[in-house]
Amino acid sequence: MATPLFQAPKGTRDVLAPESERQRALIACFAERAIGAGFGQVVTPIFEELGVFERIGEATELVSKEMYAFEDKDGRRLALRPELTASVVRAFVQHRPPTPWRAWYEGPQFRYEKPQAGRYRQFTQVGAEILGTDDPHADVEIIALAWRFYEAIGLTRVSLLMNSLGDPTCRPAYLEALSSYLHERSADLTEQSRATLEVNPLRVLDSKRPPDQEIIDAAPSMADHLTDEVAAHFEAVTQGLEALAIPYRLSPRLVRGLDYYQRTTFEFAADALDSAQNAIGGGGRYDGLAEQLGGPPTPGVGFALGVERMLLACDAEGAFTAPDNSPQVFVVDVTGGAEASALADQLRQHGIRADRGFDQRSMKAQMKLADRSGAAWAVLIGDEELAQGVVTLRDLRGDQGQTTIERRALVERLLARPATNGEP
RNA sequence: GUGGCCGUAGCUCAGUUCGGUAGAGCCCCGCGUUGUGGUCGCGGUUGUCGCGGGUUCAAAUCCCGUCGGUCACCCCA
Repeated sequence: MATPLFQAPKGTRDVLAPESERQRALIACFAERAIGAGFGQVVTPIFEELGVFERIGEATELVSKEMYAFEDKDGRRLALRPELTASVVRAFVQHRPPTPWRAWYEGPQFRYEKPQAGRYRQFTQVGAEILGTDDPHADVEIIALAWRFYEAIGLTRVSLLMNSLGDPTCRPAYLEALSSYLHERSADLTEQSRATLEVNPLRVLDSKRPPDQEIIDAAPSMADHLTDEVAAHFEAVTQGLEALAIPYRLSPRLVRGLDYYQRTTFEFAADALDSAQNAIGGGGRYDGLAEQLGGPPTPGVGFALGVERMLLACDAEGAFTAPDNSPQVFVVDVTGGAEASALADQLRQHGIRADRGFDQRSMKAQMKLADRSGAAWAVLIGDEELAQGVVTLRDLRGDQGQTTIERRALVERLLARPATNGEP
């Protein structure tokens, strides 16, 4: 294919119907469930002051290397949001809604990454956050909302991985133990892991490079270093999941890339995707974030789910197909086109999805369009019908053939006989 | 960011090994019925062979660069 003059920038893509309808339906399904669980939508700007994201961790790659940062004409330092939790917490700090505050969101995010299947520079997430409580039941509610959503869209091959990362009272000691252990074995680590070790020892546990595995397997575990309080919290969360019969796997090496996470962290892996991009969602507790963004100390927990990746997983499982938005009626007008305008408008005003042909094409050509549109009915109008004030109503999918009816009875007739799109 | 693979009509792809100047199926358009789709038959349109440069009498085919996609690492949704 010859390269067009312009194309969507690298790592971005156009989504056309029906896939776009499918994406919209997925988000609508999430919205319905979030609202049903007491969450209200929060809509934040697509760009923020750069500092909002810098606070989420200099050691975080998405902050240090992947941000679309820029200056506006007044020299303000801004960035396209690389994730949404920081924006939501910033909004919380700015507006101080009563707690516990439950918010859900959806929208695009931007990271300057090397694109791959399921990895885009602009991608869409849906998510939810609860701020103002560190009750383990909040963690459970958050996880359950995500889990039940996967169920609702028909994804069955999803694994929930759980871990606790400790908190500021116990993590430093663990980090020290881990760091000294890794330093002892650093000669056997890959070069990349040695570099990571200096920036964030925790992240070394994430390495998938084979030479590192043996060392990582024998590394000290966070689970053994949790304070009683943090361990009890985690225990309460897992018990809560069990009470709801939500299956999970403990994953002591689950680290996650955002530095603000502490205590509960979790990730959802789509087992139907065999690529490395199988994480279709993740989240955790970020009790220190509100304070870092200049607000009062406020615990928080939330998750974000990748819309594009969920849809890839749905493809792999044959789940959540695009909704059928075909017109119910296609108007075929061989008198010039004005009657099609009038009839389609009338049908649409009554909530009937209607399409029509253009360019005064032959009846044969318009019938072909009618068929391809997926419409259940064709409404035909020619010179004879026009003269007599009638239309011909033709059943395109069933065996009702065609009849001539009074033009003024058309709407009533169609409303009385719902379309049977796609049905034989 | 590092490394591998791929890039031919709107779509899926053949042709690239051993250079000779572009093909199939689908889609689309028309006709078979000057008022009727889906099946069938007949006919037809469509390509700077991703882009740029080089080698050659000659390049889709070989070489270099570049852009885009993809896979692994990385990162993560």
